[in-house]
Amino acid sequence: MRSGINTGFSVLETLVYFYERKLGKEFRQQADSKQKVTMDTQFSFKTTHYCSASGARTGELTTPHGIIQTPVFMPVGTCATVKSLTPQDVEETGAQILLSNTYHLYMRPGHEIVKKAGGLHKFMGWNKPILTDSGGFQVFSLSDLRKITEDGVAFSSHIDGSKHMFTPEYAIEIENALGADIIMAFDECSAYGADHNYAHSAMKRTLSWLERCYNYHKNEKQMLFPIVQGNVYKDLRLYSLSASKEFAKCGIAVGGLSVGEPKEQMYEMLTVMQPHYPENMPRYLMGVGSPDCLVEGVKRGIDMFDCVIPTRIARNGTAYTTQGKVVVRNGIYKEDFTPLDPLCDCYCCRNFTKAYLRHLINTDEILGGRLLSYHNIYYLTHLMGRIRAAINADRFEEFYKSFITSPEYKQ
RNA sequence: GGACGGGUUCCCGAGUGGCCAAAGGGAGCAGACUGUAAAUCUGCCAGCUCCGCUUUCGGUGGUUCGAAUCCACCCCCGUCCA
Repeated sequence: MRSGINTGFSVLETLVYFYERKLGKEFRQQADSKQKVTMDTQFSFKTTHYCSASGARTGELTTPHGIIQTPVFMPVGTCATVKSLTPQDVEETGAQILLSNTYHLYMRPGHEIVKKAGGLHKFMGWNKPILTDSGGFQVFSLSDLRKITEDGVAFSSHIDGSKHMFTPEYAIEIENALGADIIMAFDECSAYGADHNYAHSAMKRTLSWLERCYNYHKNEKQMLFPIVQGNVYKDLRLYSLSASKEFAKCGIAVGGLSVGEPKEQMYEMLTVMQPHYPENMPRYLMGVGSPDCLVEGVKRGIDMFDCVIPTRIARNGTAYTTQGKVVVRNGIYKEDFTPLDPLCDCYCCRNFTKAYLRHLINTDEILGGRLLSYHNIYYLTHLMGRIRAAINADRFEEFYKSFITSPEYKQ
């Protein structure tokens, strides 16, 4: 089924070599000449099991705030909170690590305040690992409010319109102040639809910013992940990956996907990159979190995912379940006194009915979005648990085949 | 009993001769949401044989080429006065 793509590999690999020699060389040389950040003993990654038939694998990522079993799904707490949930709730759902955001916390309350509070973990009362995004995604999502230059990005605050300059150095400074276990390099996430020419320049800019992030980052208690860009162009992806690897000491991320392109195109990019990731570190696919994409990502060698989707669709009245998507807002659940998901044993499913959840959502009661958020995160973290179990038991291929034909896949 | 004010499509509420199947809310029904400017946004919301037609603006009758809008009577509702 992937024969077309596989046939293309040799051609693409040729392209990679070409790029590495003609274009990527400078990055490799620069990287090699820098003093390598020694990975603190608090960090390590080891793969525990490989699927023999695909890229799927399980592993353990050790951080200063605990060990993470991979593949892992990370709930998003942009403003130092997973919207509507307490850290205790989030922990109960099985989440092992949270994502938070540099741009938002810089804007409010300000990274200095978080630093004074003793760092993000203390500030928000979450003792497990945290990853901060760099603000690179806001280059994409707030595209009407920013201006990109080679030096960095000038944002007009989405809150009050005030001007703020984000350079790679400043992004790292903020991330250092926040103190997450994993920090992301400042990148430019180019929009789906960008032409090859623009995608190429955005990708090159991201690499140049990566080097600046790498050089500026001095805190050995935080892992810096480079972000591979290149939009939906195979040659750019391979070039970006190849060049980014040189700066990847603890992990590497794939960004700029799931930004509007067809899923097949995203899968194609992942398939193309799959043979070229560093083996000894986690690969993080940014912004991906629908059940189908998680499974497809794991199959293509991804170890970490994050996404706002479980919490956002929850607040908008939708749940992921083992039976498929349930839009509890819909009228058919008016008198449905059964749980959201009969196979789920989360607090929400053990105690409440669809009719009640529908009532909460339809009356705009905050508990509705809260219970659905709790359930959706629980569902995804447990989906990852099922995936890990399947890999460890050498059953991932069977799991995959069964999953893609189940109602869970397309929801 | 008298004086005003009012009865509009599920609800509230605009509309005071043609541009009105009738603004705008709400409710209802559905869809979207992937490193969160999102408890947000979008669509539908009289009926049909749906580029057109039919039935709607308390009721009945009338004026007019044409009425939710004007007139007459009637029925309700509100406020105030007796």
